[in-house]
Amino acid sequence: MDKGWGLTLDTSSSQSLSLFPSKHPSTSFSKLTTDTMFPLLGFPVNLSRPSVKDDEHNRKVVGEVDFFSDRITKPASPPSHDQHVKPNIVKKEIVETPLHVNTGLQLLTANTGSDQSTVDDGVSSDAEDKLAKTTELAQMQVELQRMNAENKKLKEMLSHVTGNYTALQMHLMTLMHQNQRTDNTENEVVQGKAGDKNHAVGGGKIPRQFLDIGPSGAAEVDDQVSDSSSDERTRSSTPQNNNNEVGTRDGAKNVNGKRELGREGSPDSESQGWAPNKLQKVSPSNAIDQSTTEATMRKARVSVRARSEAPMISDGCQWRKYGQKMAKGNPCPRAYYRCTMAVGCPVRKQVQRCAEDRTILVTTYEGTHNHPLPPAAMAMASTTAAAASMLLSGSMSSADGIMNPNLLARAILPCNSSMATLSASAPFPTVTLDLTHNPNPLQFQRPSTPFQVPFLQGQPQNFGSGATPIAQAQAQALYNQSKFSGLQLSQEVGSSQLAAQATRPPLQPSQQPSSADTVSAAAAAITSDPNFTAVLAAAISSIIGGAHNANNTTNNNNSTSRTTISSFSGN
DNA sequence: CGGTTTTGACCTGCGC
DNA sequence: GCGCAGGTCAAAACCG
Repeated sequence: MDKGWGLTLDTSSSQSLSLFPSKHPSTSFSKLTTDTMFPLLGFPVNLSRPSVKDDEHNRKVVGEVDFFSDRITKPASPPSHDQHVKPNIVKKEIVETPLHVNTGLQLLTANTGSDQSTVDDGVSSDAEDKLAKTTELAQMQVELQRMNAENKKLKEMLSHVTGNYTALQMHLMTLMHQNQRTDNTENEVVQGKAGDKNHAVGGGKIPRQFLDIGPSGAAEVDDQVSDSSSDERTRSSTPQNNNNEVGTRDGAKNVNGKRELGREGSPDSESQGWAPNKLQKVSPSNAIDQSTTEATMRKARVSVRARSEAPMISDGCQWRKYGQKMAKGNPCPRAYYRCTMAVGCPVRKQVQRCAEDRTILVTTYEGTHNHPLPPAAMAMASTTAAAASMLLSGSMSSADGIMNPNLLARAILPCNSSMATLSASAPFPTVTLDLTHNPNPLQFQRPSTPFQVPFLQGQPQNFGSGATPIAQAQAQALYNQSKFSGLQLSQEVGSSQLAAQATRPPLQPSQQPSSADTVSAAAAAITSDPNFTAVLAAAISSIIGGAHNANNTTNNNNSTSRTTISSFSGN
């Protein structure tokens, strides 16, 4: 179960809908857009048609055909050509061969779909029939034009949002570099272990790191990281490279024997997410910021307590067990897992049963995925990333490093503040999401399953570094509430609240809005647009096979979200 | 045969 | 410095 990619759209169609293509989706929109926007809708969607190469043409195809192909192809295409007419050229046929339809095609066309009777009963004259057909054609053309305009508008919206996101990301990068310089100078002033610790916990870069490596965040940046680590992935199979690197990089590393050689020999082990922490320690020449940032990011943990009889909760990701240890004070061993959905994914998790209650499974997540996630996995990843991000951003911004646990808890799980707790005494900053309590019945309407998580489907991965923890938490809580309501409370709170979210005032006048906030607000605005959701639902329906009614927009949304969650809940 | 799990050994950090 | 606990590695075993 946990190894599947979990296509969770609730459809009986055998047609494969590529929600998350594993390899290089030739998406018509930018990867950034699809990865960042559609998860915010609650269901990641890929609207690409891989067979179409031309990007510009692809946009038209996706926008114009997939949405409305049902209306167009049936009356316009001759039955004898239906099997040969690709949807890509439907528009062209309609525009170019209007007469083609009028030249007696109705004689051959079975009366499919059109409400207007076209069967020649011998009474109606040809002129009337032609007139009716012409009228129908004109209506269709008008409708087509309207759809084209709408699609164009949608494309503009998408490109605009993408542009905004990219611009904000660039701005964020600039600010990051500026801050890194500042932190470097601070590190030079504040030396020693304590200083490093404070920096690691309270450094200003931590949440931004989460933004960069978030599954739906800066994909390009992360792709670079992944690509840079691709060479390293073959480290075990290319020992000569290791030796060379060891010899050239740092000969002193050899003093610790073969294990050191194995670990340190990789040329860019830092880029491999699960590089051991000690690596950063033994690489003093590297940028301190990067190492401390990565180490701290890894140290931020989100612990999920859930009742489960299974040895491991199903969170949609692929995990490989790499170790097991008997932890002190717990007769149950602790298992260590590493995400194997992508080479170099830094995410690890520890699974251990609670000593007091063996039915409670404690899963501790660490790190952020650096690869696209299936819908089911995205739910958990978003939740954990958001929790960790909140934790880090809070600890960063607070002067004494101590947050208000209730505030954070409310931010992470606004439905039930007692479900999320902070562990300030833990060696790593840890958020514990306790899902063993009886949840709010309004929040959990699904039948009880061994494992239930109110996941924050595709929520922003962080809330930036500028806002105060309180403001962030409040914003997060508001956002979460809207998302929760939208996803699990049917439609009691819908687009209006999302729109309110999108138009909410700045957190603080002096603060610069973070990119994540902006993107989430923009996404909320888009998703609150009924036209957008309608068209999107129509597109999905069209891709699936046109079985669903395009008017059933909200139902589609909800069912998708729910099936995503339920697939995740299913153990 | 390739991927995964098991398991003993090793490394590191921390407290004393 | 020593011991302990947590974390990781990697060879061997296991599995499909």
